[in-house]
Order: sequence, then structure tokens, then C-alpha cells
Amino acid sequence: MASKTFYITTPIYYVNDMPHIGHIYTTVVADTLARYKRMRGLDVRFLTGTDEHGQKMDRTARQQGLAPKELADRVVSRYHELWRRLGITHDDFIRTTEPRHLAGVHALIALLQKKGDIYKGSYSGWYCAGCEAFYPETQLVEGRCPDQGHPVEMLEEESYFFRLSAYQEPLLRYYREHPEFIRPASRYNEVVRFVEMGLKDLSISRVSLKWGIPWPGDAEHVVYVWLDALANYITALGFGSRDQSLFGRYWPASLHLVGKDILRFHCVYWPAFLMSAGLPLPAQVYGHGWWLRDERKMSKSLGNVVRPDALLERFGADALRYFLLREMTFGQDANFSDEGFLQRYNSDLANGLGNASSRVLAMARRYFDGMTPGEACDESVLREAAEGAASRYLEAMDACEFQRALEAVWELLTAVDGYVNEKAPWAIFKAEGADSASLKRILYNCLEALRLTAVMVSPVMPATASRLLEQLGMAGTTARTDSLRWGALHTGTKLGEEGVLFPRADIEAFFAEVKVDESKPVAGTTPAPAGKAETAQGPVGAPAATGTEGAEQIGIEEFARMRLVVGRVKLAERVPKSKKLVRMEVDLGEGSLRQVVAGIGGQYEPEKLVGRQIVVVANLKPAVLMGVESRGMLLAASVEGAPFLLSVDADVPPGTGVK
RNA sequence: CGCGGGGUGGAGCAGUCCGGUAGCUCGUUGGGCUCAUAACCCAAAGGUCGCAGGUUCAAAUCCUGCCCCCGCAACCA
Repeated sequence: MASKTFYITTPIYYVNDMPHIGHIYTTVVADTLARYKRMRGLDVRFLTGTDEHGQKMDRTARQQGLAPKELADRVVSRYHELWRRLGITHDDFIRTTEPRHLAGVHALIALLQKKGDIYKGSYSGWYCAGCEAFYPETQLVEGRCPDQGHPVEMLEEESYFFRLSAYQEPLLRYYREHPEFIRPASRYNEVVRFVEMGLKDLSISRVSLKWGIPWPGDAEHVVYVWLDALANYITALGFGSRDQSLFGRYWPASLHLVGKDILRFHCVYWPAFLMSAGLPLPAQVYGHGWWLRDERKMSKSLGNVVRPDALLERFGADALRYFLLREMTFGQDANFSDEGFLQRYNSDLANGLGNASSRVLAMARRYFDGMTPGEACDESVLREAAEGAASRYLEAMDACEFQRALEAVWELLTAVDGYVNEKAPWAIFKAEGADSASLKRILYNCLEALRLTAVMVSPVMPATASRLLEQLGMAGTTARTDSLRWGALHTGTKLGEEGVLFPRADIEAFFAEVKVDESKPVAGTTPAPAGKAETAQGPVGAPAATGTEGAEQIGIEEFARMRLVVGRVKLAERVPKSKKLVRMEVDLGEGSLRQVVAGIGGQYEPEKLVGRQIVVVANLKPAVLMGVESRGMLLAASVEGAPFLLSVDADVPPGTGVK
């Protein structure tokens, strides 16, 4: 009964946006580990969920004319649907808007208060609503937040603080004593360095927003989103409720799986909260890498976010799960491309696993009348190969090296293919008929190797594994680690129905089809139907679906406040040492020239700009870029970050208004 | 001295922590097989492991310096 437990979590995802490949990746990895640990016989608890509070959520909802909870409900249903399609086996799904979560957060805060780690102070600083974070003056980038370039506002507000500074030494000591706490090792160093640079007390409440968990006993305040969010890992276990059984059984967590961008919250803030509360710390936080698109970070503003609906629809959950785990070295960044997916699909799944099982099963069906051979076979090179593969597989899986684990499995498949070619069972059948003892042995070995393959592959490709087991005449078998022992194939039983596991993909047809699909809008509830996987290859890229429908509407008066005028570039030169800044002097018909700085040096040579007519926002607040003052902004269309200047159809006098 | 990631056959990547024949997938060439999903098997060609020093019997791997690329920030008003 008291078997070892394994509690694994994904981050809770912010429901401001639809799920994308990053969410899918983390969740698929967690699911694979959960399935694997179950296969090893552990008592597994697997948690995922959603983060639904915060200003960004509030704003997005309002823009769409919804209550925040309504928006959350919609997005959450998409998550449920997606996780169902992907075969995610989470035991619980927590939402931060649930009563149980609120109760748990309050209970946690009570412990922090009891410890004396919370005090009331006031916080003033530049607040970025987009990031939901304050930034010190020095970090601001010309009035915008350094993270995403969102606008910031100066806020001074009363706030509850957590004495994070008191935990600097305890945290460092903990890291030293538990080097396995942060993985991979390179991230360990990163976190340690960050903490060594000094920790300041953390503001953990806000009065500036309403959409959140109310501060216990002080209705003016709302709990800071990160404290709110991180607590989910224990509130989902019933922490703070009457029933502590789950909490007692599964806490501390075995593994918090997170993306590298939120490592700090999980390795610094969260353990500090737990220490303060007197609760045990999770065993490990693993910060995995990011999926890049065309070697660049994915972001909504670049319009290159991958939402692999097309791949999922056409090739199924298992193929996608396999690709995600096989393609990325766990912990590192990797590039996502449809071409890469299709290549792996064809070579590993169709030609590899699919074809190998197909050829073996076809022979067994034909030679033995749809039955497995009547007797097991203990001795063969395949047995050695299978046992070697199994032990390497287990070792790699235990170390979260999925890539290596799958490689071991595929080595076994290659061995099967080689074995079949070498033994040429078809020749034996012709010469000796179906009664040949060696023919039976050979096919037994192949089928048994396939059975082991199915077991090993099952945490990653559960549906495929059970189909394969069924074809092998072992329908309904539960994959367990001990079924990795050679010789468990049922002898003399009926093989299952014949069926193609992975039909070969026609790559050209896929791209032709996907291109057609792209013209259709993506069904969704977000305002901007961010384009799905971009495969169009036009010279300037496909015009991204910018989704104007959802944007907030403004009145003409508001537009009229902008003074847009035509100007002529009189002088243009690069700002020294800058990468793409160009300093221009522009004639706006004002008598004197206007100095304008713009980040267009990547696309435009300054010399070619001189004499051009451009459109400028003339009444924009001046800003200093790289030490050079800019007194206006020129207008340009932006395609994946690359600017294309606006100009007028015919020469007009400088200073001509634009409306 | 901003933070981080990376530079390994034509392409994409592993290997680097714990030095010891440089491996995988795709592609190319030649051969084999016909059980299988135009698949599979064998063989070959193709690599100064970014550069330069150092440690060592031995360096892709450890140390030092440098160069280049990418993300974020510095600079996209």
C-alpha cells in the first residue's frame, strides 16, 4: 500500500491566451513522466491547471466584453479539450479561481504572518500591467518595461511585503546541500548567482487591481499573482482544507516541471515561502528549454507562435508527443518546424516503428495462420539487443533523458530490421514450410522484441503502444516495468487485427493542404486569431491575421489627437554603435528641421532615406534613444518586426497633415 | 566587462559534467533483399569537433585568451 509517491506538476497556465506549443510541451513531458513512474509502480499524482487572476486577464476580458471568469471558463474548456486529445492523464486540474484554492492561499498567508515574515509598507515604482511587475527606474527602457516593451505607469501604493531578504542565506544553504534541487545544472548556477546578488523583500499584494484573491482581513488588497499562483501546488492537495490526506501523502512534490523563463519564481520565491511556512520543499525543479521557430523565440507579436492543430489533426497525438520528446534535448532549446516533424514522422514512425511491426506481423499472420508461435525462445541476438535497450531505456528515463531513451528503443527496432533481413524468414518458409522450428524461433524473437518496444514506448505514445500490444495478441495488457523481461509474449495465441500504425506522410500534399487551411480563420475565443503555424513562404511572409475585430474601438476625437504629418528626410545617418537606429533630420514644414530617431537601420540604408517623404507622428513625447533625442516617430508597417516605411502617393508639401 | 544559449561531415542534431576508437537522423554513391508502409539491410564517400595557446601518455571533452551566431536587454517614439 505505502508505495513510493511521485508528485509531478506543470505550471498553471495563464488563461489570457490559447494554449500553444510551449504549454503542450511541458504538459506532454509531465504526462510522459507520470505514465513512466506509474509503469515503475510508483504512487503518482499529476497536477496541472490554470492561473486566472491578474490585471492582464481583467483587461483582456473587458476588451472582449466578458467577465474575467467567463473568459477563463472559455479558455479552460479549450485546455480540457486539448489535454483530452493529447491523452494527458492528470489526476487533478486546479484553477486559481476555485474556492479550495482561495482557502489554501489564505492558510499559507496565515503561516507566513505567524512567522512574522509579512509587514505592511508602501511601494512606489514603475508598474507594467503587461508583466504584472514593478521595475526599478534604472531598468526601464525609455518609459517602457524592459521585458516586453509594454508601457509602464508610476504607482505608489500600500502593499504587504514578504521578508524575502531574510531567506537569502537559508536558500543558498539549501542549494548547496541539495544540488539536485535545480536542474539542469547550468540553471542551478544561474539561480545561485541571482540569489547571491542579493534579495529584496517582495511586495505580495496589490491595491491597484481587483481581479484576484482578496487579502485575508484587508479587502483593499489583492494577493500578488505569483504568491497566488505558486500556492496551487499545495492548495490542489487540499492544503488549508479540513481534509489533509492528499497533502500528507504527496507533499513535498517530487518534481515541478517549468519553462526556463519562470525558474526564478520556482527556485527562489516558492522555496522561500515554504520555508517561512515551515513546509518541506519540493525535491526538484526542472527548467526546460524553449521551442524556437526559425531559430527565433516565439511570440505573439512576431506572429510565429506554433499551434500545431494541423499536425495533431493529421498525424495524431502520439506522433506529436513522440516528436516533442525525441527532437528536443531535454533542458535545451530546440527548433520547431513542420518539415522537421514530417521528416521524423516518416523516418522514425512510418518507416521505423510502423514498418518494422508491419513486416513482422504480416509474416506471423501468414505463416502461422494468425497465431503467435507456440513456444518461446530464450536465446538470440535479439534478446541481447532487447535487454540492452531496455536497461539503457530505463536509465535514460530515470534521468529524464527522453531523447536518449527513445534512441535506445529505436536501436532495438533497427536490430529487428537487421535480424529479419539476415535471417530471411520468407526463405525458410519457402524451403521448410511453417513447421520449421527455426522459423518459429525467429518470428518469436521479432514479436517479442516488438512487445518490449510497445512497453517502452507506452509512456510517450500510449495509444500506439496499446494498438501494437493488441496486434501482438496481448490486448489489454498493462505496461509495467517488469513486463520488460524477455519472454512474456503469449505463445500460441491469436494475433490482433492488422492495421497500419503510422501511414507514410505525403509531405508535398501536406504543405499544399496546410496552405489552403491558412486562409481560414482559426476558431478561437481570443480577439486576435494569432496565425497558426506559418508555412507560407511569400517574400514578405503571409500577412499575419491581425484580428482587428477584437481590438478596442476608439472615437474619432481620440484619433484626432494625433498629429500625423508628411515630412521629407533631409539627413540620415546611423547612430554610432547602435545596431539599427537611424538619426534623421526631417523637414516638417516648421521652419526648422526635426530630429527623429527610428529603428529601421536593419532594413534601410541611411543614404537611401535622404529625400524620401515619410509620415511622422509629430506630437509624440520626445524620447532619448542611445543618448540621442527623438522628437517624433515615423510610421512603418511591421512584418515580423521588420519595418516598411509609409510614404505618400505624390509629392506633397512638408507638414501636410494626414488623417 | 549586461544576462543567457550556441558554433561537431552537405542539412538538422547527440556526445562535453565523469578526457581514451567522433555517433545519430536526413541527404549522396554503390550493392543486397522482396516479408513490409516506394519500405528494410550492408558498404562507401564526406569532419582542421569556431580559432589560438596550455595541462596531459592522451582533449570535441579540462584550463586561458580570442572570434562568430542567436534570444533578451542596451536601441525598434
